[in-house]
Amino acid sequence: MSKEEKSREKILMAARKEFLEKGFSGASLRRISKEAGVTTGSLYWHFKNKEELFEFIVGGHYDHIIKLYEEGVNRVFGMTPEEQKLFTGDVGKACMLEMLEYMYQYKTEFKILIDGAAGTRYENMIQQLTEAEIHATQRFIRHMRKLDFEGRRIRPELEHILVSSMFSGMLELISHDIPFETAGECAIGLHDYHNAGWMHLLNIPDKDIQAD
Amino acid sequence: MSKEEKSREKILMAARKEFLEKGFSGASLRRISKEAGVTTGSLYWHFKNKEELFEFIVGGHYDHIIKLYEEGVNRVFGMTPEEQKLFTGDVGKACMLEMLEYMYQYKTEFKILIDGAAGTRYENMIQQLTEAEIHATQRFIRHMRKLDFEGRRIRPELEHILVSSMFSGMLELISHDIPFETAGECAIGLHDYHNAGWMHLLNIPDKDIQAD
Amino acid sequence: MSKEEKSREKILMAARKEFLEKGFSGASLRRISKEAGVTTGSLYWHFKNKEELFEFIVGGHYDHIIKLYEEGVNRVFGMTPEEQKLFTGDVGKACMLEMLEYMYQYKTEFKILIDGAAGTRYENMIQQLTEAEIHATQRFIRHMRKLDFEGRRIRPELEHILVSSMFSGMLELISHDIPFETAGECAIGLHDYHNAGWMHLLNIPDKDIQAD
Amino acid sequence: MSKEEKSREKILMAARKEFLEKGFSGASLRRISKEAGVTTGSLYWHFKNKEELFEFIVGGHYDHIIKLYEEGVNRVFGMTPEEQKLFTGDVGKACMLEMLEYMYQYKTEFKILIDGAAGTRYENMIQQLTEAEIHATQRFIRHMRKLDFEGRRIRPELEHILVSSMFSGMLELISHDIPFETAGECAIGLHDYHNAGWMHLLNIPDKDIQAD
DNA sequence: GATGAATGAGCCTTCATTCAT
DNA sequence: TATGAATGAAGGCTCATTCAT
Repeated sequence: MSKEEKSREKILMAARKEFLEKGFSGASLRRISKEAGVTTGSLYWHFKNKEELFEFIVGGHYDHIIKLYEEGVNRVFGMTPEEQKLFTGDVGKACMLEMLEYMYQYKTEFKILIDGAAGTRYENMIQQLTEAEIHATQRFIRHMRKLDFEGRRIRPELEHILVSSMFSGMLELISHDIPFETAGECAIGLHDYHNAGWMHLLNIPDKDIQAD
Repeated sequence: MSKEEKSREKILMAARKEFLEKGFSGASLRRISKEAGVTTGSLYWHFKNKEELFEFIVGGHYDHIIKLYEEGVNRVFGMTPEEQKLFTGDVGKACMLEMLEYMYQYKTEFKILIDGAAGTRYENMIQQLTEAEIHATQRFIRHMRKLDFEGRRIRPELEHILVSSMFSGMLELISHDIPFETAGECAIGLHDYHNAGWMHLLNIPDKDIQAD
Repeated sequence: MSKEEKSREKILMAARKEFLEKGFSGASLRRISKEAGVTTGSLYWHFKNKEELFEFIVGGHYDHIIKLYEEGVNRVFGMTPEEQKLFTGDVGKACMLEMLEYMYQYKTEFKILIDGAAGTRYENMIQQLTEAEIHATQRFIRHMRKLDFEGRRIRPELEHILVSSMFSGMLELISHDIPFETAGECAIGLHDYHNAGWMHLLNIPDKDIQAD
Repeated sequence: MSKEEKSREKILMAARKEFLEKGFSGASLRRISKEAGVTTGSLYWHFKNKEELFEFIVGGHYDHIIKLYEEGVNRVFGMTPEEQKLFTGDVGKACMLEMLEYMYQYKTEFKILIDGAAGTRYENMIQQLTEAEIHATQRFIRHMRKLDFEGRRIRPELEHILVSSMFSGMLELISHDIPFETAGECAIGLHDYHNAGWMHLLNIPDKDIQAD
């Protein structure tokens, strides 16, 4: 590793720690430099400013988690109606677990995204995921209607809070330091729970869709 | 209104606005003073410091919402088993709506509590409510077991995230500026949804407990 | 005691405490008012400003201690040469003890004068006493010379520091909270000690002047 | 001199002036910066805070003067009884003069220490020196007793004020701007004077120990 | 006689950022 | 590539003092 890369890495290490502890706006570039054993000038050579440093640390993971989710959605919609009927639940669970696994791999970064991103354009990860889910859910609902499960109409606002509350729950696993194995089980429980909620709200009998 | 009260009111108005926009730690007492048309010295006459100003604005409402919730819980546990069987759901809904109504009455304050309380002792309103709910839920679960609904065991971690995700959903109504009437309906939907989730997780047949 | 006098007294009580603890410049009129249970406005009605409050507390005692000293000096110079020969030492001791007694009677005030008067025109009590003593001492020296005790010449600067160091010692009794009885004995010791110092410096045999 | 060193030096110059005029707690970092032609930010680059700036200016000299004194004491106690009898006085004088010389070399700093250190941990230089001297004096007294000069017992409180009054006198030379040469002579006089005081108090005949 | 709200300058300190070297 | 000194605005907060009531 070149000397330059070493500096960069030390800065990133220190920055992760600082952002984790103080959040974006509470973080001090001076402290980060000091902790990294580097001058502020050096920090500014590697990163244009505080925001860019923050983005460098969490931006990619933010994008990736969104992508992971969207891939999951697409997997469902790439299936035949028959397959959907049978496997939607499983795919959803699988997708959730993939996301969870990824987040646990970059735990620090996601903790920062969850609790320390106020004041940045990443502060609404949950909303972003929620909006993506809304689209998918609406497609699913339309789909169910076609299959003659005439569920109740759901207010978009309600839909929004339900979905986002699901993601809230999921992210809480990380911000509360639940160990990964436990988290997996919890995620499955969370999924079932919300699934049941949906089925109830849409007036779809339990057994038809989700038998576990 | 006396001149003093006018000053105080102008400060509070400006402070609410500032805390709403920038959160506790991002708020500037200088900006608040200026916006209120008052000197910083005057601000410090009315409030001991930044924290006290913040607490004055949100503290009472924080306490009240916790109290409202606990009263709701007690109402349920004051009932006979028969009544509980029939009315738990209704009481829960009623309690939720009371809380919602109160929050809408002090919308700005609760928006501040939800999004701007980082760095204060109010930053964990959801956790506080969650922990209170956990107690109640556990009592309820024990109760159901006695009635021979041998539900599945639930991990405490899962329980925690489920409950807190419910409150998250509820608070989102406020932070997203959903109009009050819509919010009421959404809250009922949210309640049903989560109720269904619980019933499913505890393996209790839908109809037995919650028929709506 | 009228209501006005009561207020005044409470203010003075609180001010004494504050000046004692923080000195003149560190003292806060706000704190004094609060401690006195009075408004700042009231304080300013009774005393023109911080300085005047300070002066009211210590000014009279400052003047009195100077006066006490000067009276002691005059007592010596009112005596005949014969008497002076015999009683100068005794008078000096008596004067010192009178001063000490007075200071102990107004211990708080003198502690303030000793340690908390920086920034006021009382900050140089020691210098003031010293200058008064210098005059007297010089008269005494001139006198001794007339009586054929041809002592060494003493630099005025030396004289100054010797005298002021004596007063320093004396005041230390108060600022160190030595109990009054002990302080009296110490003061006598201090007097003898400095007397011996002078005799030595002026080359006057011990026995002639001071036999104890 | 580099540009940095120049800034630092200008800050120190201005700070010395400010501390001298207003003392530690009355000094303003803003004024120091302005006087130095530097921004407050720059001042904080060079010194962590007000206290550290103060310590940088006086701390080393404070330590040095204490050390000088202790070396003087040790020189005496390294001698044989015979030597002590003959040279204690000379060593004491020499030590005093060394201290004086050092203080005059850093006159500003010692003036600050003497009159402007209230509120810092240097505010009790005299007490520190006094306590060190007390130990030495007590050793000396024990020593004299062994040699059958059964002096009077002296109260510890008296001892304390006598010693500290001596140091007071010495420091006054500096705070009163006595020129160095004059100060040297005064210091010798001060030494003799206090020596005579001790001899008298301990009832030791003048000639035996100190013949000058 | 007393209230107490208001003033406005001042305090020490921290910040993200720049730039000559 | 990196240094590190410098910037200048802004932060929360305290102060002695005034004045309408």
